[in-house]
Amino acid sequence: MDRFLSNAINKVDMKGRVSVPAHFRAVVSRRGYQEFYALRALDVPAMDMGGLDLLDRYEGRIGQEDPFLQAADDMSFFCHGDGTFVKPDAEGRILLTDFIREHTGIADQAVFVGRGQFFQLWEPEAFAAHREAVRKRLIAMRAQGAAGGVTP
Amino acid sequence: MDRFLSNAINKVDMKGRVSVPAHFRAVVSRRGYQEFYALRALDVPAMDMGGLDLLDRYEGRIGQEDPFLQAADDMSFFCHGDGTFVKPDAEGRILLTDFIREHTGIADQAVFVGRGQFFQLWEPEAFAAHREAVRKRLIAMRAQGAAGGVTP
DNA sequence: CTTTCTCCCATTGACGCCCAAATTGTCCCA
DNA sequence: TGGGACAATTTGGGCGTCAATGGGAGAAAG
Repeated sequence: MDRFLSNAINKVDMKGRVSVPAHFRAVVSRRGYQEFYALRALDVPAMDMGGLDLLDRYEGRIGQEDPFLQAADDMSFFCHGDGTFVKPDAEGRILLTDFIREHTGIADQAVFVGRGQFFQLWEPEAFAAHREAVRKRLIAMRAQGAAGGVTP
Repeated sequence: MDRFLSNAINKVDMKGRVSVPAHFRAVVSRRGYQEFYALRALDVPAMDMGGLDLLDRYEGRIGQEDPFLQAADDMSFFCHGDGTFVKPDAEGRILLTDFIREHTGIADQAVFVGRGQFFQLWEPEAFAAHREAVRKRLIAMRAQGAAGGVTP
């Protein structure tokens, strides 16, 4: 399949490496990339990760903005300044740098969360908390009948 | 028949596998899919399972939202992060991963419940309890004459 | 010269794939 | 209507392959 789906928790070894789930690697390589682009998510302690096409999409979006406005400048500062390339080793592991650890709080376990067009990297407890918060919001949304809710 | 109907209880073997009822498999393969999309149901301890069209419906729904708002993010987090692909083996069995067991509480028996466009996977006792709860609600609803009840 | 990073190999356990037994269901014929 | 044979389905288990993980040595950086 061609999208990032499901979540998996992997161990961080003594050298600070963690395996990217084989399924996720397959998606990226199927798109023709051998390395990842990682971005500090805007309002949650997670990294948004994907192939270089993810960066392409951000840049395309910035290109649509008026370069004289602050929005374009902010967006560029965000996706370039708070982003980084991550190259996995031969076994498909990535190195969790301080850049990643500081934002996510990851210590010895990391959760990979599929998001369709990209995936996220979370610290397990932060992930669990966020998941519950999301469920609460969606249940509330459904109770209101907002736009038919999310049930098909 | 082209929809998921009735329910069946099957055993989970020592390797954690369970047979998908042949009738359900036929529906999915008739739609041209070889694997299932499974999602942790929002407010009940069950997995919603169906073909890839189930995921397509969710993604279509997300596409209607403004991608910069929280609602779209929540929906994606839910249906991508709490969903997974499940590929049955040659005998039509699926592997019950921890991802599925944690949410459903399934141990050594699993109930498959047809839901028309999709089906659900339940732990037997949770299923029985939920069935009674649903019946009570429907009876109460009919007693009130709300929407004419469920009798055609 | 020390430290960090990359590349490489080894181990372990999980998963996919295959074949076989047992159980259930169906159809036919007496 | 009651077997009984046959077919389909469910269930059990063996085995090879691949992914996750651990650790070491050499190369590059400070």
